[in-house]
Amino acid sequence: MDDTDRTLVGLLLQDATRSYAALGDAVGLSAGAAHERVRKLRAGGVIRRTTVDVDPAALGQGVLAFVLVDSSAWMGDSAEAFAAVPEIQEAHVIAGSASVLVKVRTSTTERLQDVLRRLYDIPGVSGTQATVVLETFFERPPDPHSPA
Amino acid sequence: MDDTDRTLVGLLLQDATRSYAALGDAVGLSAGAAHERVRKLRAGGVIRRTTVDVDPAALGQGVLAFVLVDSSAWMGDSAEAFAAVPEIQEAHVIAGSASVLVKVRTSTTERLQDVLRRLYDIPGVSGTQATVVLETFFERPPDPHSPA
DNA sequence: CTTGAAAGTCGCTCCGG
DNA sequence: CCGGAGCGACTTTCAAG
Repeated sequence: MDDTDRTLVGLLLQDATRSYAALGDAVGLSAGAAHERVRKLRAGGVIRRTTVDVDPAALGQGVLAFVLVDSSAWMGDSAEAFAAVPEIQEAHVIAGSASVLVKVRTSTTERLQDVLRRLYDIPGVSGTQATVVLETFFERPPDPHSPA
Repeated sequence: MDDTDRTLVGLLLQDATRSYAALGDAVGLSAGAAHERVRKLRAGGVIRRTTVDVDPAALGQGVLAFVLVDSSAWMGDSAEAFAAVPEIQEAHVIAGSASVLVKVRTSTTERLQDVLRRLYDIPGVSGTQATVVLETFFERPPDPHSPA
């Protein structure tokens, strides 16, 4: 994982339809060498898959909310229970007063309420605290060049 | 946007390298018809771009945190200020006691602390409250078939 | 919407250096 | 790592039903 690899990842994040010839040009390598590097990035799990960036609003999911889930029991094995709710896009176990933080997308706030209700069906869930997003400034992929 | 379109989007979310012939087979259409539908989904902004799914940990960004940002002023025009911090992956204006919620990825908690310090450099920011993620259950794209 | 065909591009793999 | 050569597959567009 040198800086050339990071640049390749950055280019693919912007547009994964680039040809290997174009990738090579951008980093000063031949198409074959660029191809080999990308192949290794995929094999090594850095690049998981080629996918598509979808506008949630265009799919009718214009409401975004983050929900803090309180629990009265250990939630470390509840991943599938959260995954079973299709409106939940992310679920994280967190440090702090709450136990789990989930990111939810729905069409309306009524639907959001419905998701909250379903959260209570998950064993151990004792409470929820929803925060509705008014405006999303941006959502972007990780920066491969981030100093971090 | 009928159900066939949603299925096409779902297939492309899983693997955007699928050929139009394979897409057509999956939904019972010819390759040409599938191609035309996907073209329209792109033109209509439903599909924004073809990209790549990257493992943040493989990029050295193993620490994930959500930060509630309190403010003493209107933050509606501060999108660029947040975007200028590369470790910030998402920034949302929220309803509730805090003003902005940001999602941050760094290599270490020390780096996270550094990001928090930079947040205070943004005009209007009066406080932060960071929640560190202990384990991510899952992160996935929106479900195009979600009843929403 | 279908089938079929054409032309161009690219993926992918091989080689020799 | 480079350059080039080669084959197969895919994209993209078109016509005609």
